[in-house]
Amino acid sequence: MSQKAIETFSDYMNDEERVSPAEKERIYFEISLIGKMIEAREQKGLSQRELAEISGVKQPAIARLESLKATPQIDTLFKVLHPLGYTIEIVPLAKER
Amino acid sequence: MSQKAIETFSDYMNDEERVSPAEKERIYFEISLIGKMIEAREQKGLSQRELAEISGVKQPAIARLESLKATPQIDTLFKVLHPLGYTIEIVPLAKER
DNA sequence: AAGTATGATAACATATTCGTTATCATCCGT
DNA sequence: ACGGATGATAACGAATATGTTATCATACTT
Repeated sequence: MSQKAIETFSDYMNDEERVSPAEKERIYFEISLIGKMIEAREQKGLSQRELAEISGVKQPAIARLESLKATPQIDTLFKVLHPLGYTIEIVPLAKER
Repeated sequence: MSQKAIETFSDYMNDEERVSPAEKERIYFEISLIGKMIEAREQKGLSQRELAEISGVKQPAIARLESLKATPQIDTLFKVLHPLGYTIEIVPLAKER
């Protein structure tokens, strides 16, 4: 029997028929941003529950954000980042790393 | 007749009974962030309608954000900022200006 | 005066986030 | 094996953001 091809995430992301270049950039932006948020929490040695305590954002909400099941509002992101010692800034695209 | 005291924005913001220090910081953060968004649009010489065209975010939504009637989600903020040549970054609080 | 562009706003529907509470599977240490 | 901590998830309601369409007042230009 012929095996059905399993589509990879890359296959999907690189299909411009379904994911426009603008969408693609936004998706990678969000993944990178959330990744840094997770790193910041882990570097502080905090659990999701502990961060929930000091940030005011509930643990299920933090879990949803970290697993990319929701796109945060900027005030929520700020509430989570601030006790971790970080904030958000608008920067020129050229300065991107 | 005694005149009723009119409360100013500063009076309200500096009353820690109603606005906690954390809330205060968040509010000023949002005002500053949106201010930079407006500046970026105006520096490009774009109207809200033109920015709506190229960003995909509707003009009423942009007006609501710029007048602080709504707190954007990070994907909406990204959609608006990207065609203006800007993006968002997580930065340490110490680096804040 | 007439026409055009602008930002703001209204009203409503839809979509999404977040709170709340509870539970689950897994891992780790005892 | 037990208990504790962890991240993930479920279900539901409440709150909020955004889309959609239309309109308004104002400013500007001709």
